[in-house]
Amino acid sequence: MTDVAREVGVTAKTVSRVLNDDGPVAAETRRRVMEAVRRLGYQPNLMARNTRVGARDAAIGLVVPELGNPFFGTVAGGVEGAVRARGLTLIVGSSDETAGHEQALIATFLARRVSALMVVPAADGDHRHLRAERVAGLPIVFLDRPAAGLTADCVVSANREGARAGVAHLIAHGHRRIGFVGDLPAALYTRRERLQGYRDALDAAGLPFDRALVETGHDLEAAARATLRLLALPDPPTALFAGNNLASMGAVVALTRAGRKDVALVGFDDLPLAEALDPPLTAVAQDPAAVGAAAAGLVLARLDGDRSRARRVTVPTRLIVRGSGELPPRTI
Amino acid sequence: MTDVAREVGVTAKTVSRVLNDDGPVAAETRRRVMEAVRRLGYQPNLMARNTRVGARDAAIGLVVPELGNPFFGTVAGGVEGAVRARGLTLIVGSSDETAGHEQALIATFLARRVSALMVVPAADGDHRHLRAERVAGLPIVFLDRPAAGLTADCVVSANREGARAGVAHLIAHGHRRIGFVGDLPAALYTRRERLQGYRDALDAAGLPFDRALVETGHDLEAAARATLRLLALPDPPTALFAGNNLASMGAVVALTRAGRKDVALVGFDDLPLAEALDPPLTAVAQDPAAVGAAAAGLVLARLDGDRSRARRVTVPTRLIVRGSGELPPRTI
DNA sequence: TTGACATATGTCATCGTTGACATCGGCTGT
DNA sequence: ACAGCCGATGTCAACGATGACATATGTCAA
Repeated sequence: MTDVAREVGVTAKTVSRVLNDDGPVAAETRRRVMEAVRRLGYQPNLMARNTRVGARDAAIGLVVPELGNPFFGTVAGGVEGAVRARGLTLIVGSSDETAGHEQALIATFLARRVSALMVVPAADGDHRHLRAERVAGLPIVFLDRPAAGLTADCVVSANREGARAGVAHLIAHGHRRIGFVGDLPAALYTRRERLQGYRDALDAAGLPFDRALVETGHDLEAAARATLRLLALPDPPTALFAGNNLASMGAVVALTRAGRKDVALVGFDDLPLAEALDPPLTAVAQDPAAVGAAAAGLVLARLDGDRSRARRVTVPTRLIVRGSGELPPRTI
Repeated sequence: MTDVAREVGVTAKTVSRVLNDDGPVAAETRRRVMEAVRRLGYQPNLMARNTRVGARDAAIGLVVPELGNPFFGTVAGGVEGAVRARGLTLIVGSSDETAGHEQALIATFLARRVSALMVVPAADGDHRHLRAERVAGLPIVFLDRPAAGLTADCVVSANREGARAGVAHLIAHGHRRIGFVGDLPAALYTRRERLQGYRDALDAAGLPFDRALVETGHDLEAAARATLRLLALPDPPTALFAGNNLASMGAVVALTRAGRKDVALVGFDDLPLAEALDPPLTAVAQDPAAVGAAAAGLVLARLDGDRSRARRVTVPTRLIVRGSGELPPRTI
């Protein structure tokens, strides 16, 4: 910046004024500064700008469990769009679903003095350590899953209600033994909520809850094995409810491998190829981009000075009926 | 930091020494400093650290076209793993496949003084403006697609060879009219390479190249429409080659909707549900995580002082035979 | 005993940028 | 014609951290 100033014959302060549209600058000076900036290829140093007291970086930190999972990718995309419109930069990091990595990422984001923090908490995360930051006024919003040990803004899908609707759909088609293929770990918020929705639907229909019908797998192959275990039970389910996108894919793959096109299936989370499957997959569709956008909206409101108390936003889900959920129960 | 120092009764410099393991510090002082750090919840300000001349931020900037596309998500995951092991932070931004957004992102990364830049270039990007940075020694690596107008490190998949193998597979099963469903825009590097591989295979078999058999769509639905256009030709193809993951999904969806299980299909890029489709999808599998990891490896080598000239790394692809590519040609 | 050296800590300046305040002409209104 | 003001620019300090160099205390060999 000093170089640019020297080139034009003014002080760094004047250059700063030009670049920030701050204070009066003669049109001619402005022109010459701009020209020198271009000629020298000068780029302001954002790091230095932010050393001044209390200054915050024009970046927002987002922590997701896995970058490779399209669900979180789409969430991040939703956040990015909303945030970019405000001239803020989104910094994304992946916690690998590990509390340790999550804390490390949050620490580097804080050290960078991001102006807000958005977190999809790892299953075993703990966010009490963020209380001080929250009190200090840093906007913190949790996505997809609420914070552990901290009252904070939060945007989640209608997990319980969505799962209830999906399972009720199976019950309405005559099923009485319905398997649940869920996420690992069992303590994961989304899994607990969806399992609760599953139980709600059973209760409403007067059906018993059978712990043996709940199986678990944390990736596609594990979910496929979980599905096969359910099918191998002495009194197997005639329908399955899959608790997330990987579980859905695992269940589809397992049913295909086992040649069991007669088992009804409803998945939580829609899949791009849902309609191309045989039978086409009935799904409880989430709207991950909307979750991201809603969270970004909350953050921006907080940045604009909204000091109201922590809010929880629930993004609705939608049951998409395609065929796999309407198969009649068939005893083997 | 001054607060911590005052608390312990030393200078900021001593605290700095403790935190950076730099220079000799008495064990007792170190202990008291650490304790004060913990008690006050002090966190070093990374921004300030980087104001000193030539200092670089311990972050690497990664630009991808779309966060929501699982291909790029997986690439980013591969990068992140390799980079984290070195204590570097990965900053990801999405260019929305737009040259303007891409430039803006790169500019903010540079302003943040990232220690390296990794870019999946937007289709219409231009990277001449990065020449100065490259000369100045900033490691810059391009992923999935090479830079435009700049000689730089680059990691790509074996697009041409992979496509050739996929199309040759269809030819080996008797197909003579093979449609190509590709990406938009036509200028996109990966599309050009894969189309070239398609032509290579035709040439090798002495088959003519028919421009009418090349169709295009930039998302799943557009690819589905492109597929239907091919099937509606007067002399339609008996097999299809899809040029990327979205095109594959679009083709699968279109064939399903049209009830055309007799059309052979090979997709570039494997899909998680490939084996659950009917017929199961034969695919040329890329290894996106390996692309990311290889690029990260290049960056780390450059950071370690490797000044050799720009390298191009090609990550091999693998043909996975499952059924859809082995259907015999059937005239309608 | 002394000087050479190591250890432990402090002092000062600096990075690039921007707030707070100062300066210096010229213009306006009376 | 002069006070008062505004526009244009400059001066200075400060942000938080760390390199370069200085100082103070202790240790040991000659």
